[in-house]
Amino acid sequence: MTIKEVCEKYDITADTLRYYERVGVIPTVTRTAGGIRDYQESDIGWVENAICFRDAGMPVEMLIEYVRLFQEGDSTIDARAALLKEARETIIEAKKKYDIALEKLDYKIGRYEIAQKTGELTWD
Amino acid sequence: MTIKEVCEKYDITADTLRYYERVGVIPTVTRTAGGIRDYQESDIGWVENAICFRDAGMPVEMLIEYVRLFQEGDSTIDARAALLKEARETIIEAKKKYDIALEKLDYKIGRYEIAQKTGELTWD
DNA sequence: ATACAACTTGGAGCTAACTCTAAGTCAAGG
DNA sequence: CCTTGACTTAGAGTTAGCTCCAAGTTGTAT
Repeated sequence: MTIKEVCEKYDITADTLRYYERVGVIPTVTRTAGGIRDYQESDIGWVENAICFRDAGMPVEMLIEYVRLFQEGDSTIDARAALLKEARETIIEAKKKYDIALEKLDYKIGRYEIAQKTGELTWD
Repeated sequence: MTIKEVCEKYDITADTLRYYERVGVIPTVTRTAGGIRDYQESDIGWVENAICFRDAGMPVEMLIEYVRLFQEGDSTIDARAALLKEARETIIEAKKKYDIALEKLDYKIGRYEIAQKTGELTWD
């Protein structure tokens, strides 16, 4: 799979894909004889995970650390498991904050809907 | 309430509070005769909302726009309601991404726990 | 064989959101 | 009154995460 196809599949720019590889968010991608990226299933898997975790707000630095540990081999299994658990806690905390904001928003939106119906605004 | 007290209450730096005010994330804060910030209930309310929505990933630019509309008066009620609804959608979408990442994490963590028990690693 | 688009690398540039610095002002304790 | 520490502003600097650019290479279609 070419870089272009991966871009289109995941709606991400080629620059970002190359950046992820360069800094180590994903391991080095397979190349053709000519040196052109030719994404294999496993490369795609890393890309998918990277995008998924970045979308959940995980810092690039954490993904780099995970890849680094992964490449170090089986001796880092505990460290990787710990990293993943930490990431889970972070995401759960972030989600709580999103829920609080949603509550606040729903309350405000409700107030605005009353204001729009009555033409009166009596707060905030 | 002094800037220091607000910092401590919300675990945020004074620099950030001043920055929020400067760029318009919150309206201008009440001052003492000497020109020192003296946060009133309403100022605190704005601070609380700003922190809450920033924590939910809303861009500073959007908060500035809301404050701008608010200060323009009742003629902007529809625009403000629309802004809040857009924010709600954005947050709901973001939360979905967080859930997908959580699922992936839980799956991976499960696999690591098996690996840690058996001492074997057969994937990834 | 020759265009010509799409790829490559290394490195510079950009944006959002702070964060820090300098030079000065205010206010509480002695 | 004087010191000392927290406050003020304007503006410069920093960090994360891309995003763009230049100069050169590869691969496909005539």
